[in-house]
Amino acid sequence: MVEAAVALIEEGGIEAVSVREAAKRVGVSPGAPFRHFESKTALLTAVATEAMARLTRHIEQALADAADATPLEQYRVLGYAFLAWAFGNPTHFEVISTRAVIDFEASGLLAANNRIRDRMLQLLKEAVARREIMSVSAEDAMLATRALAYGLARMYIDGQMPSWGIEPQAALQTARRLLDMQIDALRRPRRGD
Amino acid sequence: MVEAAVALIEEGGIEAVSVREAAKRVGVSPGAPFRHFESKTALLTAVATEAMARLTRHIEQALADAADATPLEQYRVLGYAFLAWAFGNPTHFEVISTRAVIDFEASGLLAANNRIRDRMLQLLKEAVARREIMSVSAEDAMLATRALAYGLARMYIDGQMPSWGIEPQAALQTARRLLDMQIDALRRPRRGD
DNA sequence: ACCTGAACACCGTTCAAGT
DNA sequence: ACCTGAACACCGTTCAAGT
Repeated sequence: MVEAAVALIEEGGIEAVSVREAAKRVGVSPGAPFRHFESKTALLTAVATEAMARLTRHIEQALADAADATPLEQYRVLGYAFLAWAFGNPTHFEVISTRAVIDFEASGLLAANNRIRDRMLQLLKEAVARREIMSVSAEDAMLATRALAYGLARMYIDGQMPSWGIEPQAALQTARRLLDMQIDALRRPRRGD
Repeated sequence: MVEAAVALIEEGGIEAVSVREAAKRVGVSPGAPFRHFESKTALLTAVATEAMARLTRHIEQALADAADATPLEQYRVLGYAFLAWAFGNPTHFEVISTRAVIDFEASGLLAANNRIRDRMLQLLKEAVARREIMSVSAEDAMLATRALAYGLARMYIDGQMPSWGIEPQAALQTARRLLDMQIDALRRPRRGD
């Protein structure tokens, strides 16, 4: 059922998912899925949980590969990993980020989100402690990075890049460059310093 | 019909809109709206066109009030105006930004979007010419601002702020602060300069 | 324990027929 | 010119009945 749902999203976006159609593809009657998923929302939440697990694994793998790098470089790696995963898996990213159709509080989605968030904060605090970056509010810097990366990823999956002058095939590269600009700015003295 | 659609979105988000329910509220039969709107998408596109007109007016008013400010300050004003409008009119913002349910290429939506984009580019180029900011790619700076502001606005309307540690009532203030950080970074020397 | 298949209350959309 | 109201092909969800 989860696979069938993913296939339907791939074909026509998230609102093209119908429990009935997914059931038909699995070869089962319209009512059968409701023995396994309480509702359509629960089905999409299961898809989201799977997607979030993949995103988390992708990020953790990238961080493990960069274990020797400085905190700020690891922060950058985390951002890159997020962007690469979102741009490379638009279907799964769409489900995670469209909270109107899933139950984000449930199924460890919030917990996984918080783990990423804590990791970002921790890396930023280490970077400050090592004087790798200027003394900034780690919360603000993290939120700025998250908002930038999330904004870019959503613009990409919503097909907004062209109307802002970016060819889709150049989008990931551009996104990385903008993230770099933001992260590099953390290292430069602020007005008045 | 447009008003009824807005009311339905206000009550239950964009996917709670049904042409039949809107027709019922207007006191008309289920098929009647289809004489005036080709499809549900066309109806929501009409809502989006109205919303985009309001956003454009809001931004142009803010810029007119700041006509004496420097280009960079006007750029900031434009960003503030976008954030204030998006946070203050979540229903209308949702329609503009959910491109899966509207026809963005039609009805001047793209044109209005391009006008805002051109205005941002122009202000940035003036700011560079006046040496108000470092010499950067105006395209990159614009896209970074757009992605940050859009990301923040979507996080807000999707209810994601709490899971990133921001109380909703502090969200606009935080968003403005992060936009300030980004814009101020344009004034500081880059690595290697 | 799991599925079927009918049923209910909804959809978007079309279209003859009415005024 | 505009609306009605029935119709069609869909939905999500429930539930008795079957295996």
